[in-house]
Amino acid sequence: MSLRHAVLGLLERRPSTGYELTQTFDRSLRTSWQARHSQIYPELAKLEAAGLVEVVGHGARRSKTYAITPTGRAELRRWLVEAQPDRSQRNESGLRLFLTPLLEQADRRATYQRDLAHVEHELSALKELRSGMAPATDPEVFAPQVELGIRINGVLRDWLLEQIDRAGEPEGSHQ
Amino acid sequence: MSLRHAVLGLLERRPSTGYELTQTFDRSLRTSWQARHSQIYPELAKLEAAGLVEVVGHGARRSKTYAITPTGRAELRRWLVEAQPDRSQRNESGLRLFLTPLLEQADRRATYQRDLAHVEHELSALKELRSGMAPATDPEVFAPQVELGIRINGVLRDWLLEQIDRAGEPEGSHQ
DNA sequence: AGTACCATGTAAGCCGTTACATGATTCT
DNA sequence: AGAATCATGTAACGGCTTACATGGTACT
Repeated sequence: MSLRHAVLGLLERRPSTGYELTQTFDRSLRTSWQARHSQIYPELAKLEAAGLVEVVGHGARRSKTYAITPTGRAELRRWLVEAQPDRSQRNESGLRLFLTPLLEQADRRATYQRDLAHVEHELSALKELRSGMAPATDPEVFAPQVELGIRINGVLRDWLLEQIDRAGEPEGSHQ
Repeated sequence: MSLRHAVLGLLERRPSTGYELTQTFDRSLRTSWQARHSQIYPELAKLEAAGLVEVVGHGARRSKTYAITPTGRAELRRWLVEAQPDRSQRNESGLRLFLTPLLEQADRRATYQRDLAHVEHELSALKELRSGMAPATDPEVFAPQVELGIRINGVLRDWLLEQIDRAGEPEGSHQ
């Protein structure tokens, strides 16, 4: 049940409305955790009922601003520091990479090429982000996280280039 | 709906029983896609009804061996080559990493240390796997995949070491 | 005979996505 | 006045996990 803690974490950074949280999920958490507004609003209601967050203001258009409570802060800390992390993940890209060797040479190459194009795109977007970041930066984005993204995508790019290279050899020639 | 294609992919490698597939998911697909037997058996039944797999043998203990059909093979290829990949992923570790900067120094350090221990563990397991791999290896494991895992975990290790180093500085000193 | 493991299935409940629905504010 | 965007909610459906349930085979 990570959604709850993702919301608590974002509210620990700053009080927000459900609408703002929805945007933050999409902007900053896209790569590790997603949530639509249809999930966020009910979760905020549950968190409020449990006393982990509270409404601290009403704005235009019936908007409600939520803030984390001391209880919520304690629960967030407990989850981050004491709870057994769930290391499992679910990503279709990893599955595809695992199955791609089953394809015949031409398809395999094409598939790797497509993945490479995507990785290059991610990479340039992240580098763009890094270069445009003020010294004391947009609190939305943490510099080390961006750096990690760049490095992982770099490794992926190199690996894909090697696979494409190998797929250029005659079928079965890689002993 | 990747479960279906994961099963097709594993059956493309070799005909298997549901029980064997369950084990393969746990051994080889653990890092990108998981599935329990309670999901696999019904999925095999659906795939058979759709003509994408077929029962090719009955073994001991009422076990059924499934194989992929030509239709199933075509569908697998279509998914791998033509379908729009779903790049989204869901991993709690990424979320934790994103929220860890919110913790106070001591907790932050401890959390990174715990992650580092886990990464080191993964890394040595993968290196073990690599060194124990025959030249024409266990078809269960593909060498390039192992190599990719090693590289990604290497990047993670270095990054964590840097974060731990930074968390050693007095609070707030990293401009 | 008892234990461990092989092997397959079903049911309840939670989580997440897509779609439906409504109202408020701003801009042109 | 109409369109776009802000803002919040609910409902239906499907996927996945946990738990329940059963029987077969091998080993000691």
